[in-house]
Amino acid sequence: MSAQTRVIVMASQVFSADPLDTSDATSAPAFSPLYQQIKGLILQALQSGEWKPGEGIPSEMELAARYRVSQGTVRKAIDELASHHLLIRRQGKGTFVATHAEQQVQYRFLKLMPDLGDPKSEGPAQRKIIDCKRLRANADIARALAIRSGDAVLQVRRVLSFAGSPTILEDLWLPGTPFKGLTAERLSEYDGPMYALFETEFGVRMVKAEEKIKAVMPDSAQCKLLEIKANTPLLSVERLAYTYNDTPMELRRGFYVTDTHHYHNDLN
Amino acid sequence: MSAQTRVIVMASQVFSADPLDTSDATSAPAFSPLYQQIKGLILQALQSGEWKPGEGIPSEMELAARYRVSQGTVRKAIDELASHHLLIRRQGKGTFVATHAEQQVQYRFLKLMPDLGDPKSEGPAQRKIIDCKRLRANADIARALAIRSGDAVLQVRRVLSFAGSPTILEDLWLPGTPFKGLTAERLSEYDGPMYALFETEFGVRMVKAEEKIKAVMPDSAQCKLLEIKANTPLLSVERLAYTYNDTPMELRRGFYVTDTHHYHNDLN
DNA sequence: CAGTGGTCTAGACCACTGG
DNA sequence: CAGTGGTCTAGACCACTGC
Repeated sequence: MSAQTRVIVMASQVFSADPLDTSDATSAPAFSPLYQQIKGLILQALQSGEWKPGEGIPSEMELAARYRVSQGTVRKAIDELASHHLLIRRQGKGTFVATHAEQQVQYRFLKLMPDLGDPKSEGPAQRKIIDCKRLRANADIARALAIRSGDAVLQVRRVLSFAGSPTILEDLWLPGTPFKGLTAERLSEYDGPMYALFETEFGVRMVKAEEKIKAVMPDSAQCKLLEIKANTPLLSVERLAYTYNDTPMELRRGFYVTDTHHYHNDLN
Repeated sequence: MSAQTRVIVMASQVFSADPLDTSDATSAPAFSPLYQQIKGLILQALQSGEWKPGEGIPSEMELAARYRVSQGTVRKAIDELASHHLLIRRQGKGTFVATHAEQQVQYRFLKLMPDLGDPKSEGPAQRKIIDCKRLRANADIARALAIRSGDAVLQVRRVLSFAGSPTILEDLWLPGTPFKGLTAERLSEYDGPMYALFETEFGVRMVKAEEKIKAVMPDSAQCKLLEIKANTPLLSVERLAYTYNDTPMELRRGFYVTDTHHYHNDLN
């Protein structure tokens, strides 16, 4: 009975046809465990918006029934998604789609901390939109965002202040199509993390990012906006943020004043 | 039968008495799952040197027998240790104690990458020991290393070069007792990652670290050693590295030249 | 081929949440 | 109290490694 069930289950693998098959054109059989396929199916549902950020997804038992696998297999799939912060498990309550509209998750992408005291004592950052305009992507931006040179992009410039001191100046570029309708007013009105706004207004959820950090000298415009002297070095932080499916959705270039703050990183 | 076994197993929890109980003086019952306790016992064995870096540990079945639990419980304990890079699983071969003497693990702690091309094309860094001396810990160093002010510490200064260009200048401080016998000669003779030498010569394995990053201007000594102009900003990287049990074992302050390199960070 | 880790299942029970 | 995720077990079978 056990063996028979196994065969049926293995055969049923075919129905899902490797939704996240990243294999290049090798001739390898590319064996994919069942839980990876379930993970792919859950990922599809997330992308399609079947379950929205902050909402709960069906219980493990329900998903097990839907996909015709055991609870343990669903559990392993969810475990991996939760470890990548795509889902959040809450014992006794259920499993929820992760969202940037939560205090705890703030400092996963903003890694600048005050040298003294904890981030919370400092209070939330004051955000000030300097500019928001539509333009055509140059070669660098197009390459980063995986679009074509000349395609429409939005450019936003803003300043973040902590305890009244301008600390971060950043420019960011967004592909025009998914963010159609984004304006300076819309951004200024919203009081909260920008990535939370992207979720609710545009259905774009950032799930991971890469940062490249350098030390640079400021130009005169940066000095003015950050209210610093010309000999104050800055941290240059270039970020490429991705949504589901490793699709780049934002290029961001930040300049951090680090006389009373530092970029914090855990090496695990 | 199943229920009876369960009771015995739950009772047997008592024997391990929470080896990694980090609870503060709350009166909470502090329930600890079996696999966490097994994890603690494996951790103890690693600390005690029962299994050394690079060596294999007993198979899951053997460990299950030793600790009187099921294979699944041992598996979950090992999974967590492997996810923290304390162990490495190799299908068909066994589970091994992680070590810094492996190429793949190099860039877990050294996150400076060339702007163009991959790190491998650049070849290994040239390491040059500038100084290695014994001195007494000042208040800052003592606090970081969790030792007493005035205790003996070793201070090492070195320069790392990539493709012939001096790129990293770093000072590091080590507690005197665990590193008794470390000399400039010993360091210079060794060709490989410093953390690998610490493992083989002193039995100290670094398992995690925190870094605080700022942009700073160089002083004249730094300019000379790094062969840069006085107006070249540097990345200041302060690292506190820990061995098992969250014991700090190294304080390091690095200065990175970032004109052709950048500090790379993945936000997941 | 035997031995290892990896996957999958089925079922029991525990801990936590909310009505 | 019912429903959820969390733990633990026992056993089967698969995939990989090396002799």
